Amino acid sequence: MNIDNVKERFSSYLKAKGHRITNERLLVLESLCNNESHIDAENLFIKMRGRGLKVSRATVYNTLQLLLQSNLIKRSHFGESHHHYEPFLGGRQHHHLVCASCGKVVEFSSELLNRIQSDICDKHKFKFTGSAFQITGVCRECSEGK
Amino acid sequence: MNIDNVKERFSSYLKAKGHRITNERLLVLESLCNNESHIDAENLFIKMRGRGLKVSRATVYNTLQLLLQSNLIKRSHFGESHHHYEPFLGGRQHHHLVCASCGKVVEFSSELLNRIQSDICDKHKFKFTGSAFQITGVCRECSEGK
DNA sequence: TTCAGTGCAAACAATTTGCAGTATT
DNA sequence: AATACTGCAAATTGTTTGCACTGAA
Repeated sequence: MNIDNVKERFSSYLKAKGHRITNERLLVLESLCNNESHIDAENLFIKMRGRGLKVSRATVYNTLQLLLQSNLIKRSHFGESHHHYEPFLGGRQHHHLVCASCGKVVEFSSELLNRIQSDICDKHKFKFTGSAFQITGVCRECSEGK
Repeated sequence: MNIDNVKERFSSYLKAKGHRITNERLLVLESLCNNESHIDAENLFIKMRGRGLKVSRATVYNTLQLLLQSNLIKRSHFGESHHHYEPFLGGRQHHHLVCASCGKVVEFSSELLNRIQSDICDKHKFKFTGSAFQITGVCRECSEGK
């Protein structure tokens, strides 16, 4: 899954919804994809500015909304008060195991979990659109270090 | 699990941690337990005020923190920007299925899910402390109504 | 009697909004 | 050419903090 393909998908989404395809929007997507792992809106903004890109905070937030709606990115929420965003690249679902002590985030995925969530949706007659599973614990280093 | 028992547990926790047992703290816990389903801090505050209880927003927030630490309540985070709190009454774990369209929240639990989460923790050498699984979808009424 | 906890208002952080200017369609 | 999108700063929302006062230990 390369960046052009992703941009292409976002452009199609925008067009389909009657939104304009602007450079700023594609830049936000590109910057998010260039980022390894999760990032929050403010830091994405700072990072983009640092790379000399001329975008405003408002556009970053606006674009993240559109990206969420287009299902190209995922939003998570760890202990803090802000959100974290990450591209959904392979379309591969994953979830997070977060250390309550040092904040380290480990990604995991489970076929069985996927099955459970579709069962739950079926049972309650919901059409699945997404999920976020977050397990909190204390990692080995933190348990031992203390 | 009745309210006095829960208050008792909170009191023990406070004592154990060297915190004082104040009327305001017990009132916050009681009000949260009286509430059916989830509520956010602001509305809990308003509700308490409405019932003539003299507490401040600061105390509500402070107490919710203590309640979280004591594992007597659970904090969730749906689409909105604020948190929702709910008592952990039976100690029974449950998760949420949220309708992306109308916001309806259905609770569910799964023994298998519990097993998966402890496997994940074992595998990554984390000591489990809690989890939040949230599935988003569109409920039947919303899919059909549209 | 002490000092942790309280209420209040002010501060703060994350996000949204209003508006005048800019650029996609 | 029209108007959706942008940047900016101001507004809003959710939460935390500072401080003088109060009450649990």
